[in-house]
Amino acid sequence: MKENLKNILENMGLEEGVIKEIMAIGRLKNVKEGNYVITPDSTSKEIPLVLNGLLKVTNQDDKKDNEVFLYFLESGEACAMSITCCMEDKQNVFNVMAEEDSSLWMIPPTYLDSWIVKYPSFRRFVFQSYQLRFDELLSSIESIAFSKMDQRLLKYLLDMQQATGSYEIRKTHEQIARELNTSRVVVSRLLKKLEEDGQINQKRHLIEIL
DNA sequence: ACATTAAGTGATT
DNA sequence: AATCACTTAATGT
Repeated sequence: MKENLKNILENMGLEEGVIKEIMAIGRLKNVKEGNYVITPDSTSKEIPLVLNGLLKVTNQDDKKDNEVFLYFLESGEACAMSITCCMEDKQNVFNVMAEEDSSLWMIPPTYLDSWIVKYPSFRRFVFQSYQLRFDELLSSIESIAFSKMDQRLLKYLLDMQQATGSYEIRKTHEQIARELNTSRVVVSRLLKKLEEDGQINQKRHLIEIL
């Protein structure tokens, strides 16, 4: 376990000193698929760093009946939003939910400021995180604003494939429809088309990308 | 065997 | 692309 964590921190390009500090101060947290790590309006006192699994970051409307997918957090990535929230002691804005069973390293923000000053590698990591999230946000906005449903669905499937590393997506049409803010009927129809075009295979609860 | 949930489809807006 | 109304298929009890 400790070795796994150390490997991940090293692969993130962090230097020895900050790796030791992060390992010493953090704690392990396991989350089951479907459970929330962060909900909006809460103030989190720890920053989640993904060790294994996959987290999904979304934005909900006030009534909570609609949500917009923003981006995934994969192994070796930390939640950029909660970094700012923790440092400024602000409330969270986004939802973060476990898309798969995941293990996280929860880091208290106590020494965040000093790490940024002391360790160039850590500073770089933080800025790179922001850059990455920014790009992904842009890509999501583009898709929502300019793409038709069929394109959005295709992007959704490919994003899923990329994030999970699996060509099999275990979701119902209903779930996908909610993530794309459309109706199940539309998703069913479009998936049917993709199936006829030989781009996917479908079984109940399962979509296979070819 | 029956009930429930997921997925497919035509027609309408 | 959304909604309705209905059918068919797959699954749980």
